[in-house]
Amino acid sequence: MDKTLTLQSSLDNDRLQSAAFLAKSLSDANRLRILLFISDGKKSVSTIVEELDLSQPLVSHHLKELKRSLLVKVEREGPFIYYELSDSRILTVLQTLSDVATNLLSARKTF
Amino acid sequence: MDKTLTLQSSLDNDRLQSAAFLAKSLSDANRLRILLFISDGKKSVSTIVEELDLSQPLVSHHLKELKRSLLVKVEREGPFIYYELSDSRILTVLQTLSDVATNLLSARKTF
DNA sequence: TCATCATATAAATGTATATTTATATATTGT
DNA sequence: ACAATATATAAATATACATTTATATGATGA
Repeated sequence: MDKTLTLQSSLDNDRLQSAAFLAKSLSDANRLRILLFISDGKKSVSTIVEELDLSQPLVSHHLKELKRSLLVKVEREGPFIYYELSDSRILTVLQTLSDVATNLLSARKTF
Repeated sequence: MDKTLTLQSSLDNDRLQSAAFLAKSLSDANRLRILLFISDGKKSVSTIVEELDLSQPLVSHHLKELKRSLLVKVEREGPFIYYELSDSRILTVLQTLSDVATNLLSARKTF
């Protein structure tokens, strides 16, 4: 049984919907910057705001979106709220997407 | 050097933009159905329309989007136009996203 | 050239979303 | 209770996008 058959049996329509939903959450560069920044341990909102140089409401909005897709874990400690990447496999997804994009773009320039 | 450092050096802002752009192309379930369907060899537009039970203009629209993101290769043969997945690594991305989604959803229900 | 089939495009519509500005809520220390 | 800080929410705006319906373009065969 080859990979295609494996995929077709394991990627039914419900799972495709879920995958598409996660992909939508990964479709904004600022959210990817946030995910990458919180991938090596929990970070407070203010830390994210300062480090990524984004407005506080914008970071809050994107964190809400990431929380909606379950891609982040949230934890309160006193006045601070910490966000952390919930599944490290997302990092490999991002790396692969970046690699694929690089290849596709370089191939496009080859006439 | 751990994976995080590797990621931070290889995923600069340009690459994040590219990854986000590809992710956006993967953020629609109908597009994922199309990508999966054309992943085992080129398929004509009409075949996609019939097999996936989508309207012809809708399929055309999504194929245009997939072409814009370079995720498909296009080839004309007489009156037919064939589309094919341009990079099979996209399949592993979809499989991983589906797996992650399944895990995140099942973990959410565990109180 | 005409009719037919395959595919693309245009127009219209509804909905989603990224961002900014302004304000509200929640927690802590005094 | 009050002031200060951390974070979230609301409102407004602009833009993007999925889908449908209608029409156009392009290729083929008679």
